[in-house]
Amino acid sequence: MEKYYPVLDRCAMFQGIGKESVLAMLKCMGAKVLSYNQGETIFAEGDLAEDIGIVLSGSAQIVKIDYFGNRSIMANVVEGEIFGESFACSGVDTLPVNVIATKNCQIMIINALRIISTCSNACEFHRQIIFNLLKVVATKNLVFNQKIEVTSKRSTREKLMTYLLIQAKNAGSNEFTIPFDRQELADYLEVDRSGLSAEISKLRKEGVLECEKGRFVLNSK
Amino acid sequence: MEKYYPVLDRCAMFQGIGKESVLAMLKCMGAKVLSYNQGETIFAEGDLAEDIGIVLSGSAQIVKIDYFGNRSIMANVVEGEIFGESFACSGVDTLPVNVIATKNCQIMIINALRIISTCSNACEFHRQIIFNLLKVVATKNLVFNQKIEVTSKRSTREKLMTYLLIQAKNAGSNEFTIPFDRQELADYLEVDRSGLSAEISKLRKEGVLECEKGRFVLNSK
DNA sequence: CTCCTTTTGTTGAAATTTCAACATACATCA
DNA sequence: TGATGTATGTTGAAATTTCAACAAAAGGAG
Repeated sequence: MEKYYPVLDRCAMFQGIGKESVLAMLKCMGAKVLSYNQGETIFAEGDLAEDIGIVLSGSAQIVKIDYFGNRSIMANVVEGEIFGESFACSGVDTLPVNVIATKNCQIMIINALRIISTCSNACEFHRQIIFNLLKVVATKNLVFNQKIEVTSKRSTREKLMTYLLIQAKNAGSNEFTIPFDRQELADYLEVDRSGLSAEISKLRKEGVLECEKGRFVLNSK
Repeated sequence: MEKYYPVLDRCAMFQGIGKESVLAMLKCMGAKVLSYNQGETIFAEGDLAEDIGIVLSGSAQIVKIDYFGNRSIMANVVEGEIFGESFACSGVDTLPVNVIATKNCQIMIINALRIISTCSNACEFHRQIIFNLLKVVATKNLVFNQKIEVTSKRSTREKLMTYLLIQAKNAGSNEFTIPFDRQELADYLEVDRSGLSAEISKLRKEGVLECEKGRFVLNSK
């Protein structure tokens, strides 16, 4: 497990805990590491919501597919980030979403009960982990809040601009890269892909932005 | 504080803690109770995100108002439910939303730090409270997930039906009451009010549902 | 009961989105 | 390099939503 530590060190769940303790706790919690190829399903809707996942490398998306096959992308998770924790901690029995690898990736899987219940070995940092977990879950809430802020806008143009402005703010620059291709961006914004492409073209002609693939530049005008 | 205990006893944050302990902890955490009239702002966007609120009576809505004044209703909270906890626990400094009283209400306000940090009095149930808080925050996540599921639908009709089906499921009956008037329902579904009214009329004529004010009946057909 | 205000329903026009279909660019692999 | 498949951009038509304006119904205050 030691080779994964550099990532775990940046993971919100292990903040404030030293290397030795983290490694000891992983053992204590029965953490395991699995590999997935791009496109593979890591967690499927309907699976028991008992595990949390930590992205050690690669990336994944939290995706909901409705009755008619329409895809809605809830969030994107990258190296060092966690998924599944909200479902596991809420006490719901099965997952209402899918988690799909968007690149080849390594995922650390930990049973949530092993985190939540104090282990008999009385790991001294157990308390810290739970605090961290609370913060992680609360922060995930903000991510959803932000998605709702974006998708609550009524037009494709407004949704797109709201999303891009948030990305620029996060990047601290008006030049940034998004983790989505056009279809994925459309599925995150909950709009039609062709309409989105058309809107991007229009904004480009108006000089509001420049882009190629996932790289965007917002012109302050 | 004792008179509020019947509500607190049903509040997710105090599960598994006895009456005496709850009352002791309230004191320990410096809980206070404030009253608000319908329409008053309980928390405003931009306020420091340091308090959590518990609805003792009445109800409130978590609301986001955008730059153009468009209202988006994030959630409705009723007696025994908690709000503000996600923001306080995530470490964000200011609130990105407003909380507005939708009925005259009494709200218990507790500083989140007093919950999160172990008190010097070493309340024995402090640990339990933090677990409960984790579950509350995780559950709030599900609420947002559900809102996204509803609003990700592309048509007013689908949004409405998705919402109503969830309500029916929650109520365990195809007859139920929703906490929104038409304008509020539109602001929750993120659609135009008049379009929503029109859609409801249509569904009524088609025999899919019956309703008067907030009371709906879904006909299974 | 009447007046006044708020909520809900209705409607048609304008704006927007979705949908389908296709063109083009890009990438991969043999 | 050519061939194939995927991603992106473009377009026009159909469907839907928003918007504005008004009518009808419901609720409250005096």
